[in-house]
Amino acid sequence: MASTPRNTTRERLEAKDSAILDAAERIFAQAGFDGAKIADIARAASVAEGTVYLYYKNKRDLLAGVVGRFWSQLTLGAEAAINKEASTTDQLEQFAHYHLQSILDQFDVVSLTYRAQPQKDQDLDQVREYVKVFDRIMRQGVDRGELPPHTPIGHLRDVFFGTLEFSSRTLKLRGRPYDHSVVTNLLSLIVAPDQVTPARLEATTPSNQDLMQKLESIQRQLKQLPSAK
Amino acid sequence: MASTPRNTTRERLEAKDSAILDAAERIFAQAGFDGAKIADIARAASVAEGTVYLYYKNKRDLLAGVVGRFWSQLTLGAEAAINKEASTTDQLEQFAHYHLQSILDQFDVVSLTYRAQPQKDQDLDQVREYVKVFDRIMRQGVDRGELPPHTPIGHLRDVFFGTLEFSSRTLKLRGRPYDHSVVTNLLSLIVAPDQVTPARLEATTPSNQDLMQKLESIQRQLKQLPSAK
DNA sequence: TACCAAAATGAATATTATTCAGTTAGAGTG
DNA sequence: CACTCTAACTGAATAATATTCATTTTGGTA
Repeated sequence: MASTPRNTTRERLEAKDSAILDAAERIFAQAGFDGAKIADIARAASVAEGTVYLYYKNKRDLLAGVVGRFWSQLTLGAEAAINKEASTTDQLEQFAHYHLQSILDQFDVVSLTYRAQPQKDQDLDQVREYVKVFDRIMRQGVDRGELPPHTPIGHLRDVFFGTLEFSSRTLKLRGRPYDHSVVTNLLSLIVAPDQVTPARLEATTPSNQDLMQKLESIQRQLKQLPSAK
Repeated sequence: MASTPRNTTRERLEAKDSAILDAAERIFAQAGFDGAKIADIARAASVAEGTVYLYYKNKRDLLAGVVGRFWSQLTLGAEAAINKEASTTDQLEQFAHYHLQSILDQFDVVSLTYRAQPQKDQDLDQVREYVKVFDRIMRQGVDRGELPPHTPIGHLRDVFFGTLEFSSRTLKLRGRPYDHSVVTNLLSLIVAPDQVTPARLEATTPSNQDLMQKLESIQRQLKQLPSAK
């Protein structure tokens, strides 16, 4: 049985694949898709140019490899960052925090994800897998009764990821670091507002202070009732 | 005074510039940035390859021209699509409707906007101009008292555009056409929910408004008590 | 009409992605 | 251990295109 040597070979190949992806990720992130030269990537990975083409059909395919690995790793990180025992609101906050932090950290790689038409349908598989993390939290929230039964998960998914991605662009554009208020604000929209830091709805609806004053006024009236035996 | 001929010349140049942008937009949208060949664009615009470079420094710059013009036109269309007399909620709905419809219609051009690092700061000027349409509606809403004074416009801006862009991607990915429920849902998050088609919050806890109404009804009953002399 | 500068041309050049004929390494076999 | 054979690798050659530039054309002006 020649399993050990065969394993070693496979491991060697996987290490080389990994080295190519590492180099490609670095160079793509730095120079963008067009600016990145296969020659540079090959040199950075310590292989010949031709070798890159043994692992990836072409430059596009190499990019897909980089992006796919990125989202896979993000999924793993997310699973680890979320406490499955916590309330839905807390899980969402953990996920939102993790997501925003990650896409700020690796902004350039994220930017490569949506470049031009994804050629193959399968190019987005890892992104789909990542998105399921959100769906799972939301479905669990509904099951537990912490979210209304008719919560439009599909719509809220676009709200969640769309908002966080645009917020990250805004922050980058202004050279600002991670800002937790983005997360707080988003959550106040997605879950019932009173489960999150109270904030923007105060001026619209009567506040608890209003209610308390009203109750105290009723209480005063009740005390004045002569017949209140 | 040689203003007429000079004008004619300028017009001729502008027409050629326009023809190049038209051709470039068509080919970029069809083939993506990498797939588009300058030779094809030149042929489609009925000019020589070299001529393209008299108008745009390079391929990137040409893309920036296409994208910039797209957003400028979108801004004009938005101004026209919004009734400035209408309520804030209605204006937001008009704008959201217009925006989603437009980015679905011209999905490929929109996709070109965010490809790789915008080289120059000024590359995003037209996008910034477009975004101001949203800011204006919101500020007006606050001034009119139709939105709470502390409305976090900056945050909601990312919610608005981020959600609509991700929704458009989702719809495209699934081959679905324009879907107004996306707009309705988004609005219910941004403005006080009861100003929009009531929907997802109904099943949750009674709002403070509900409570206040209930209390006032109790107070009225108390006043009617026979012994309430 | 003749002149000149601006505009346009497209063949030549430069830059890279991609291919492929030849080389190397290492696992299996006696 | 030597031999064989295949899979992995190499990098020079090729192909595809963006970009340049020496030359030509155009149209306004005198």
